[in-house]
Amino acid sequence: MRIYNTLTNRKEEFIPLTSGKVMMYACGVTVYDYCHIGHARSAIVFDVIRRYLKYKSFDVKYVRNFTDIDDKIINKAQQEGITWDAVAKKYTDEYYRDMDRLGVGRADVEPRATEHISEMIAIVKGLIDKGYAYEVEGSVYFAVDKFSEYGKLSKRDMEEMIAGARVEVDERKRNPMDFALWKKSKEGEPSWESPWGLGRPGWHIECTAMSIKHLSESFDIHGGGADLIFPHHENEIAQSEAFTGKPFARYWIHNGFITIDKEKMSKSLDNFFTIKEILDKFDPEVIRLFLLSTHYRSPIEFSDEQLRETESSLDRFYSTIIRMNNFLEKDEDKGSSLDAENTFKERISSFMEKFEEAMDDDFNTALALGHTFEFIRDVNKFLDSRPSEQKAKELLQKTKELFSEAIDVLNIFGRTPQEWYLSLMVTKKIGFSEKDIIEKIRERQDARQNKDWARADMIRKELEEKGIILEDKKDGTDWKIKSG
RNA sequence: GGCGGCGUACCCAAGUGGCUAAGGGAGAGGUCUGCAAAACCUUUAUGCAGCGGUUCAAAUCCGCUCGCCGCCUCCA
Repeated sequence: MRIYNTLTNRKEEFIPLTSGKVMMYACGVTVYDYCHIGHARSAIVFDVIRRYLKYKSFDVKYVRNFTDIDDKIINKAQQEGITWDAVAKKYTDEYYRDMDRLGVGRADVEPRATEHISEMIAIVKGLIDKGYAYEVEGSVYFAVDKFSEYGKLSKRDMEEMIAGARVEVDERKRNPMDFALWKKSKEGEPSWESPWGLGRPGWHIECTAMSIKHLSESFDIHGGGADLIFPHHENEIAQSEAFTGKPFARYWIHNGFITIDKEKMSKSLDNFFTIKEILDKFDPEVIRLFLLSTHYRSPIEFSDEQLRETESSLDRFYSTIIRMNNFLEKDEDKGSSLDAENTFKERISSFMEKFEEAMDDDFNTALALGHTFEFIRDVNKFLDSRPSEQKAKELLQKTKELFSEAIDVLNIFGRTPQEWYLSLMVTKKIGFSEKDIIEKIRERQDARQNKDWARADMIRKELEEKGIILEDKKDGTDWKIKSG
């Protein structure tokens, strides 16, 4: 298995510290507002990485944090007139609501910054003792020039950074690039006791404290959005390695951004969409498939049109599942098709091989999905060949097993077609209930029996205008929701 | 200014030295169907931003040019 490592800027063979075990940490969110689709991407990417590592039989320990104390949270509390911890609670709940719907699993440990104040203080103290940090008026800063490898992750040179720095220079810092480990709190702000007086932790120190506590001083994978490379992850490395004297994370994985009109989605540009807004219009599985249809490091241009296309392709999957189920449940015509059977057998045996090969190459979900859809066509082709019953049912059963393996990894394609269409009924705000549709189908069936084609077509058209598609089969009429 | 990335068909997108350049969406034609839909088949890049170069061989490596974007400030 190969993983692209931001630290070395190339794909590397993945070898965990302890054979068979993987310790991974991903930066979660600061809980001060609703999550947007960019947060969804990051969460889904690492969810899939975690699932795939498990699929590969690694014993995975996955840690993802919540930043629950920070300037933005304090500001939000003032705006909303509630306490800072009420803000954190509210948006943590919202985070779970969104992520649950998107099929993002819980991490094994989900630590919060405020639950690790004492660990952070201990590290800050240690850094002062070792000469890497200094106190000024109740705040503590990390001295970047004491850490000779500073800049190794973001490939930055200290002098250049200072020259190009747009950051306001804080006179109390010895070096403009120094960053806060501990911040003295102002009157009325949340604060904790520390050797330097009342204050609160700087942003970066929490990840150092929590990854060391819940994983180890050295661990395998650390990830997050590409915008965390600098300064967040660079600072984490500096303070962690200075503190422990050991290498921090070995593989750094960063996901690309979501763009709108080619520009990075961001709060300041006000060009972001919350997960909630999108879920109002699209099925969560569509969003997940859409985000995994592009390699995790590439940017993704977000648009409704793209989501509609994804919806159509997901519908292709479920339409095929319906065909398979129909075949498995009913007695279809038999035919002789040894060639088709043998060809399909070959496809079955090579599918997971290709799928794994794609995922092994830096988690190439886009390619893995390509193979999946190729396989879907093979399934349809096989069904078109009117295969002989008993053998075919065995093969289709095997196919379903393969799909469920892919499902375990991507957490897509896992529902029944019925669930899929019922969900589409809701997101597309179809005015008809399933019962209404079945009633209409029955009406139309009568008309068809009487060869009253005009009436049958009229009913079909009426439903189509509502977004409901009818498909006449030999032994009945199926309905589905129009996708795209 | 420094560092980095990207440019593949009508749209999205995989492919980073060697089989006919995956896959999805959309369009066109066909098979099937009472008619449809779905499915399948055929079709839409002799070419991968442009120009040079390296090589027996390049979308893939190198150079230049053009265009777009990101990071350097909180940010997934």
